[in-house]
Amino acid sequence: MKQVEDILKKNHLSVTESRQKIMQLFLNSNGALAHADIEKKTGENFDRVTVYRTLQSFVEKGIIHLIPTKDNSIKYALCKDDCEAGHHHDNHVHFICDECSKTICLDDVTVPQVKLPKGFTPQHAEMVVNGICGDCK
Amino acid sequence: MKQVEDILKKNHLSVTESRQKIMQLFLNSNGALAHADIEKKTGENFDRVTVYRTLQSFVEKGIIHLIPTKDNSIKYALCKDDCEAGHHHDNHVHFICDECSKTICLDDVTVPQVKLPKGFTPQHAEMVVNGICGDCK
DNA sequence: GCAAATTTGCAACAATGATGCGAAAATTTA
DNA sequence: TAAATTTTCGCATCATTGTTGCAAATTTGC
Repeated sequence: MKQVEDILKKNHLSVTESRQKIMQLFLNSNGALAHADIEKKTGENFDRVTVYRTLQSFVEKGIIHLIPTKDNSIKYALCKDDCEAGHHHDNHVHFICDECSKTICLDDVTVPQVKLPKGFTPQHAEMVVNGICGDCK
Repeated sequence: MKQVEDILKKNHLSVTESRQKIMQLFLNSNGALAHADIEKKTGENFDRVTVYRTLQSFVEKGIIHLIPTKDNSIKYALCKDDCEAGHHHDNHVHFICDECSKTICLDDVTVPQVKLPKGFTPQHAEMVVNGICGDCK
């Protein structure tokens, strides 16, 4: 796969086996991944610490972004637009299915602006919608 | 304080010292509390496990609610409306200050509806806004 | 292909959260 | 209000999650 290598190089990351494998996982999955998912899917290939550090560096480079959830489980997602354009604009809504608990980036749905009370200056807004996804209905 | 006892009784919880102290903490604080905050503020009074279980039972009874954050830190907040009405409607926006990192319930700002792509059925929406709060400006 | 820089894996550690169980406290009953 | 019953607490223990330091291995630039 040349695509994976290109993404890493474009982001000034050295091309290593773990980074390639993990990046490929993101490209294959249509939803978001938690650290645990990645550990499971990479099998016994990599050390737990390596996965942590790989995800960290991906976040730093803006290749993947975090999705906040109520249940204290960090999810990471690679968004098509971000990735190809090479710059970060993850102001889209995230959807978490109550049935299959998959987390999906709704790239086309932007987070609406809200009017805040006096004194508050907004910088960034996150929105997460729960419900039933198309596959589970 | 009679208020604390009333809240507990109204929610069918036996009135114990730990629950009273922790509930009082929520009433005194204007923002949300993390588990760590509560442990700190109650000093050495209670066991760590007790704090966990107390928070759990408060969540179950719908007295407090969780706030999702990106940094994997669960925050709990007691919202005035919910509490007094006795029923749960926490569909308000949360604000996290980048300066003082306080988490505040904007009870008067409701989460706006968004149009989702075909196939998605929304059930519940969460919105968290980051920025600078009034105190830090 | 080799030296320099980066990354990996291991060990160790810290923080967070869960569970079982006897002791203690709160609620119910009489 | 005192005894019986139910609930909760605290302790010990364990599992999971995430971090850091450092030597060995890998990747990169030349």
